[in-house]
Amino acid sequence: MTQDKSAKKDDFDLQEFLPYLLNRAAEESSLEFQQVYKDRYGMLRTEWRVLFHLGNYGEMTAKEIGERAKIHKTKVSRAVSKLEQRRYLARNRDTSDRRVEQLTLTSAGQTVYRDLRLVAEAYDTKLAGLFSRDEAELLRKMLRRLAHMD
Amino acid sequence: MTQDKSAKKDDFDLQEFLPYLLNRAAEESSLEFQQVYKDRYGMLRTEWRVLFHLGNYGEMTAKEIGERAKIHKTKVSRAVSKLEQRRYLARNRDTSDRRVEQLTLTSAGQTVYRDLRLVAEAYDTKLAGLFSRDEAELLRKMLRRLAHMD
DNA sequence: GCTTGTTAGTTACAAAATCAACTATTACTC
DNA sequence: GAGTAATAGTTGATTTTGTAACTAACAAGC
Repeated sequence: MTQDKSAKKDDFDLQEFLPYLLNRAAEESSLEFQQVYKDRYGMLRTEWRVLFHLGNYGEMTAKEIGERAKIHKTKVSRAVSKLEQRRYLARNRDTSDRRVEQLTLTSAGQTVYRDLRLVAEAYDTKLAGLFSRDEAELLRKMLRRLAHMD
Repeated sequence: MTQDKSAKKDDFDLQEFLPYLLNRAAEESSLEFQQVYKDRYGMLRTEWRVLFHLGNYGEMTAKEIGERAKIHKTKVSRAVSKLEQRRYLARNRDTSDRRVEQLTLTSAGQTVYRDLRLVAEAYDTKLAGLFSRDEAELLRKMLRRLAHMD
């Protein structure tokens, strides 16, 4: 039985399958940034996402973060707790609806956010540098389309 | 304090950050296919990846699968065990090196693979249909570059 | 041929993600 | 306004992942 691991038996090739390619690219491109927020601040993926949402868009409720970032409420809840423990964010009970908490970054949280944002910017520039300006722009547009973010 | 959740305070926007966009697109585009292999066969992500590697490229060792798919050996080991339990794959000790096992799909495994491959093909066509032919091709090329698969 | 190092794969324990059930509060309906 | 439904957020039990240590087999040096 002849084995040929580069070609395939039929017209399907796993390496061309978009969900597979997207996942591989996402994993690979997350590694370097993950290293920074993990090593430097002991944060998890959901935690930096919450931090960035507050840093980038301002005061927001846990629910809003979950909807915008497509993160399940239990994950948001736990990330918020941890960020609060570390004094990176503060909760404020909404006076008109006491179920709701408005979340904001403390100044410590803002400092962390600004630091990580610099890293993110530099890393994004590096990744985009793999392509021409037009290609990079098109890539973002296509990814937004795939993610239903447009 | 004025809040404006669409614009940002500075020139960084989370929604344009490539690792974030890639992850969001990857997650979103995996959902529909995941539903199928999960509901129809009770498989996990690593399991279909292993199944597809064997189905697509033929006999292979656990180590090879791990290298090609960038999956850690413990995850591969567990996926192989589960696929073996379900009689989707068979292990064959290599006679020249008894540490190694050659893995192949059983005919039941091939049936499952063929079924899922049809679903994958149709789904890939649907996703690629969001773009022009040239754009879709460029997208795959860029993703391969980002994933270091070229 | 015996020590030392390396490799393929597994297992055990800790960390994290998922899912369901829960509390507290508000909204709706009659 | 009492009773039911809905919502924001939390907690607990289960599943899955990640990390490290392990076994078994082979390789290399002497």
